[in-house]
Amino acid sequence: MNAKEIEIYDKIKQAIIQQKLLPNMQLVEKEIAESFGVSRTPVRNVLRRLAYERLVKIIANRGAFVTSSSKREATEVFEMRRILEVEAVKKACQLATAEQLFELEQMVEEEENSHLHIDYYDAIQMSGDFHLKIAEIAGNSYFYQYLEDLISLTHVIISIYGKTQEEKDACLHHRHIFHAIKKRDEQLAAELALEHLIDMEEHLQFRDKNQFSASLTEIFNNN
Amino acid sequence: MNAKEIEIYDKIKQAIIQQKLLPNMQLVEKEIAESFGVSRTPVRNVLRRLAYERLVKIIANRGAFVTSSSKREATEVFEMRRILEVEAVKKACQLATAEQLFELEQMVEEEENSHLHIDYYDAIQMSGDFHLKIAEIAGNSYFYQYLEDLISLTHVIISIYGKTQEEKDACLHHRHIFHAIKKRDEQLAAELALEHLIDMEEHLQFRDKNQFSASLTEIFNNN
DNA sequence: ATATAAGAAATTGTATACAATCTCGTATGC
DNA sequence: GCATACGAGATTGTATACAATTTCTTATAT
Repeated sequence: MNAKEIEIYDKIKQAIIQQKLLPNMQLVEKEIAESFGVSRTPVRNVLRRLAYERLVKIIANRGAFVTSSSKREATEVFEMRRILEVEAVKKACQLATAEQLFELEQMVEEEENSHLHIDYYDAIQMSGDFHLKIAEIAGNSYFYQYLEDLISLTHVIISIYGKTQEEKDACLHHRHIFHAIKKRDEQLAAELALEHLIDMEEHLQFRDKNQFSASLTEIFNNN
Repeated sequence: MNAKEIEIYDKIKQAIIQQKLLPNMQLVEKEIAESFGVSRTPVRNVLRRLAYERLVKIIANRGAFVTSSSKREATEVFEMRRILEVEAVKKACQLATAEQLFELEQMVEEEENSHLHIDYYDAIQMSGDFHLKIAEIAGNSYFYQYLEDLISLTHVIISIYGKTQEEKDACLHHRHIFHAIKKRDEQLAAELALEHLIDMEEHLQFRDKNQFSASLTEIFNNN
């Protein structure tokens, strides 16, 4: 992807993560193209890429739609994150340089300091960046590539199934994980990372279909 | 991707895996388009997808080239395969249905029976399919998506850095792994899968750059 | 009034023309 | 002879025109 496409890609991705583009919403090529002042060609390229990352779903001859993860898909995302992040944090314990540890600590501190006076979306962005930094330190580019996509999807999942834990708790977890990495304690770091992810997933509120149908009839019979 | 693009995708991918398209070879859009009787548009889409899977490398304004994995990249691929396949085989132990076990055993038997009287590329195809079947049984679509790409890359890596173990050995490993899955022995299956992958990697012969340079001067000064 | 069919509008899919970029050979100056 | 500059050729990148498909509206028959 060239500079132009990367800009379009970033903007759409951010809009999805920040819920400016909601799940199931159609992304019409012509509209996007006009808003960026380009032809449909680069827009189509970007949408295809986003589809490969599962942030949008392309239906042949119908168009591209913002992804709407099912409970099952959300569960798959978290399972894969647990597998990858547990291994990534272990490798990070082995490989982190002094400079990388410094940068990681800075990210935790930034998260802690900007607790209250910051936008909600900036907060989840920073939280995701912490996880990605560990993937980067782990030194295998697949950790980064895969987790970048999985973390983006996590943001969408959170937007659908309710916010996860308090920001405070997440920061605290990150702080603990950082300490474990700094101490090169693989076992502890892995356990903390795993608990952190389990905690995130447990805070989701899946409304099952029956419940949803029930509330639908409620809506129509109510007034 | 629609039917037309999938056909082009499969053909190019297979050609790379079967070394009909060699590493660093340029894939000129116009040539491919003409050979398939289509315009450059669908070809470009396919090349982009292959680039995302790292089977080809796209250089801006230069074109698409068949990937030529470095030693480092090969190491990353095998590391990620170990991580994913160990987990996948554990989940397969938990989830495999009777039908899936039957299908898996059939694949092993087919491998064993077709030992001698079969094309080399069919053999590695079958070997890859065994690994992918376990990913499928593991029931998380990311196992399949990720391993499909990693296994394709493994084929390219093997073509660059020499064949791995004897087919016989690979079949035997697969047979043992199948037995462990059938017995629902997660620990054993995981160990066998790990050993199998380590064995594959150890059979690669990395020629380091110095050695390569040396042989270059050798070539030019030899006769 | 409802169901069905036809057609108009909107959207995606494909081919093609043109623009931008890179490569490589050739000429020119020193 | 060597380096540099220029230009032709080849290739990718982008916009646009047209084709195919789907969706929505509207007309018509029952």
